[in-house]
Amino acid sequence: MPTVRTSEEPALETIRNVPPFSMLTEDEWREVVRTLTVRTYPEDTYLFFEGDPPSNLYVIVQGHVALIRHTLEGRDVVLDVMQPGNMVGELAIFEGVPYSSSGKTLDEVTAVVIPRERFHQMLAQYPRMAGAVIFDLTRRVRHLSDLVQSLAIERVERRLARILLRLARISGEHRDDGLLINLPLTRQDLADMAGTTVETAIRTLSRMRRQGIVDTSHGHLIIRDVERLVRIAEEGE
Amino acid sequence: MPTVRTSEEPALETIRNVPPFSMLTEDEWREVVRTLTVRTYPEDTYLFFEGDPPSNLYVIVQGHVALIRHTLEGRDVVLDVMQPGNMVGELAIFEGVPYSSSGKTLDEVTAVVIPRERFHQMLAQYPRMAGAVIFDLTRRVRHLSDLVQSLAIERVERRLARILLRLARISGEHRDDGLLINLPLTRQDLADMAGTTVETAIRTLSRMRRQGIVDTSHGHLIIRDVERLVRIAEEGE
DNA sequence: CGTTTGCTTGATACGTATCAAAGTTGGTGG
DNA sequence: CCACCAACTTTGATACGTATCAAGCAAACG
Repeated sequence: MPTVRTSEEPALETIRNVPPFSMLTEDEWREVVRTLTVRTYPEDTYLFFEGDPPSNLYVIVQGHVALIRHTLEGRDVVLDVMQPGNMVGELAIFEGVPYSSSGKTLDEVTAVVIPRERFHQMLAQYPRMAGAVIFDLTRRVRHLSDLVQSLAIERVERRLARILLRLARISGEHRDDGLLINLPLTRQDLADMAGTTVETAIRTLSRMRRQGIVDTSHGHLIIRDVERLVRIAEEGE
Repeated sequence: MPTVRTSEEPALETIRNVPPFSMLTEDEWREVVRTLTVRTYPEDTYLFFEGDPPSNLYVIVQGHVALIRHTLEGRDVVLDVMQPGNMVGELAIFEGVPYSSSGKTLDEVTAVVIPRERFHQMLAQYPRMAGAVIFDLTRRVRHLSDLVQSLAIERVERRLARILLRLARISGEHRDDGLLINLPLTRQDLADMAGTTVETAIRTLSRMRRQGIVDTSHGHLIIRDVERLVRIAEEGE
């Protein structure tokens, strides 16, 4: 499994205002930035695999990373989708244990790569950065709590509706004919996010297409009737 | 909804070694302890309700608290079960938003009650305490991730097996005839943890009883065949 | 151009929710 | 001490949602 592919470095200035770096003073920032590495990864690349020893923490600058659990039976579950400003790999880095999920790029991703030791140094030196870590963790707890509730009591259609709306929030682009979800997701990806099978995801999506709620032509995924989708997500239709 | 019921204070010394207080030096501890409040709550009491404005953070000293999400349709989902050493209410306290879940005592609970403002002061004054917060949050993320995976791909029997084993780990007591789960849980509680209905939870438990895996007589819940239960939890039987 | 990969639809089986009803238990007050 | 009530538990019948298995189709790719 090929993973890393470094391209030329984007201006480091772009991360100046991204947590946890935004917590630093100008002087601290100048000191820290000298040792930072920024990398760009192509779409559909694994930053790390579930079970790998903890090596780096990643701060996403651009693009999106899916956190995925794999099962012995060959099914995948998407735990979360991370976007610019989010950290990836924190758990493993903090506890010094193997990654508990894989990190897969959904599109082209630019990220600050911080080796485990280096990150611990930084935290010790600039304790204010802990706030950014806590902030990111609370976001994850909140999202996972929502997901647990959704999986526990909602049917696939409602779960899918939630997911589409969230993806639109994360990476939506307004078009004249609706809200385009700007990520190259397969039906399998959506199924893994909704905790269902490809077939069911397809059937559910097809029904939505027939009802004019979404448009799936040309490999695009466009939400045409946001209100209707919200109604399904909130009230189960 | 009645909530708080103060009883006499247990010796504050008992929390000296509980995170986040264990991060403090002896001097800091002496300073902090003067302003701490310890309370004891009876079984089946709500420390706070989902939607309440964030008032306190609780550090559990004794007993267990279930974090519960309520739905409009009247169903509950148990997100996590907290035990001594865990913090409850962190999210709301940190972000200054309403509690995103209710905290219900499962048995008699003793907890340190820290008002929101006071906790922020403490964090500012003793930044090392942030480490304990991060530690607790990572534990929650890990647990919720496990739960998401379980709900997404496993059947009720397997989920219930996991839950029983976890409850035994949290509050198990070795008996000559097995492992007693030392919590007064109703079938509904178990159903809410497994993301299923009472009836299904009962049916699944009854099957386990008939197979000699558990013993449910006298209102007790005893695991008689741990190995078998582990096999169900890990391999789906 | 054949091969792979992803998408789609259909038929069927199975797990679980739902609805209904009866049994059990613990507590309360007469 | 018994009768009653409320809350919890249990079992059964049935309906429904989703997984599974199978097969065909389209588009991308070397």
